[in-house]
Amino acid sequence: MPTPRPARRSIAMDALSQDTKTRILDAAETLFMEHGFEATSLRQLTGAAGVNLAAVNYHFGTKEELFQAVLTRRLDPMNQERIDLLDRYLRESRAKPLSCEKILSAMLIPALRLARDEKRGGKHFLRVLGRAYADPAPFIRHFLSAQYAEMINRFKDAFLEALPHLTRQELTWRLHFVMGALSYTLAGTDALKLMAQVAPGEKDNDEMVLQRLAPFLAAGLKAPLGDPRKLELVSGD
Amino acid sequence: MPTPRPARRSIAMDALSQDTKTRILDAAETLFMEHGFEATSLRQLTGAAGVNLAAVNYHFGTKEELFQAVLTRRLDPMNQERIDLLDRYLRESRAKPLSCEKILSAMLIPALRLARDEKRGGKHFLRVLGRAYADPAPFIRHFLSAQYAEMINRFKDAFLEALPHLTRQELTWRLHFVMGALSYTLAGTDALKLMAQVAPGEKDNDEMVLQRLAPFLAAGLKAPLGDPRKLELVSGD
DNA sequence: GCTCGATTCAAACGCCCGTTTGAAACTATC
DNA sequence: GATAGTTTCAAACGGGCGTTTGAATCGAGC
Repeated sequence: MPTPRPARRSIAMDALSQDTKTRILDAAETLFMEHGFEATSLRQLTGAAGVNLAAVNYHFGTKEELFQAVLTRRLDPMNQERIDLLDRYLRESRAKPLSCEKILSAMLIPALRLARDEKRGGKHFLRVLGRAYADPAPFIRHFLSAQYAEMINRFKDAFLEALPHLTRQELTWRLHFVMGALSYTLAGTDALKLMAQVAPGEKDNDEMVLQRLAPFLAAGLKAPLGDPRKLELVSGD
Repeated sequence: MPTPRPARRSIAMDALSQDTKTRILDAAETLFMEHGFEATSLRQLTGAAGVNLAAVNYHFGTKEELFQAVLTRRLDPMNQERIDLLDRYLRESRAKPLSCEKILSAMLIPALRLARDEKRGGKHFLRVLGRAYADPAPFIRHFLSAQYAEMINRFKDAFLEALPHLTRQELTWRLHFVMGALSYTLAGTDALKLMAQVAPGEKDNDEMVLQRLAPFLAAGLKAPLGDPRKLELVSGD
């Protein structure tokens, strides 16, 4: 029997159910990261969380809604943080257009903060997110596009001022590439080992990664438009 | 047909079983692309292929081995093509180091050729591949890292000559970002709609995508090393 | 002390999964 | 036409899945 909590009164039930919900969310975050959405069963999940099997359906409705709740819990604050940071930069710049690097910082810093904050799920969540990007399930795709719409549009406007040589369509593509490299990097469950071993024993790995990713992405965004003839398919031999 | 060793199976049998195997592989390629590995059932798959349910286990052993066969059928030739193309460029350059763009072409062109070749699975396969990159299942990760090891190492050597300002470790990271943007872009089942609509009615979409991706990646690879202080976490407010 | 809504729990529901089985069908060879 | 090896087939196996159910438990308010 779990210890009864005499502290709170009317909120006691709330606190208990909150506790159950939180334990489910935490276990789901970890297991979805380790095995993916489909391969994680509710029996496995509720077992790890130490709650009854039926608790997921009681508190969240379905497994899919649980997954959305896992994403929302972290994504909403992170994207709001991104928008707030961008707004602060814009206010501080006093009408002068921001540099590409500065705008990129507003995107990456909240992600990095989240990655380093173990109390908010840290890397666990970012890997779940990175995987979700590549998932073809319609409910995931619709959910993500809705979640990201506002944030992406705000950043697109800012980048358009910083990169006047790009059309809106060209920028859309490049932001797509940025999100690709970012999500793939964050998702990287051992993906690094695909090509090489990282130097062992490095502290603060995520910060190091983003410090490498940022100049790469900034240079890509600032690149001149491509010459259609640079990439020939017909191999002239 | 005078076969050297007629003690083995007949040609007619081979043709039949080859046909069944091919139909399974084709259906698997499409369904794994549409729904992912876990979410595709063998009943669905064999139904679409018009073969008996047991045929997958008879010809491939398990569902996992079928998935590896789906990947191998396209990946082996494509990676070989990449290596061959890089070798040809190296031969033609006569000891002078190749440009970054040229090396990148050797990576992208075979992928583009595959994407445009409907008879080799085209986009279907590339989306399966893009998803596989983000899959945490150990058997997929081990398989992919083995498949890619040789190709990646060959290209790393070439890039190291083209980008002398990068250490081997730094280059490893940047190639990681390159693979990320590439696989994410190729995987993109409607991922584009995450941020914006593409101009409708464009012909030869994949070629257009790679012509946009190539300059982005080349610029990223050539970028100067990042300044650790460019990305501050402590938001001085 | 009783009620009542919220939460937990064990058990079951119906369904679909990947795989196995053993017999039938087919075909080249003798 | 019997033989042997390969491939197909219908059927079933055991098990795990997400979800539902209805009773038990709990705490707060009257």
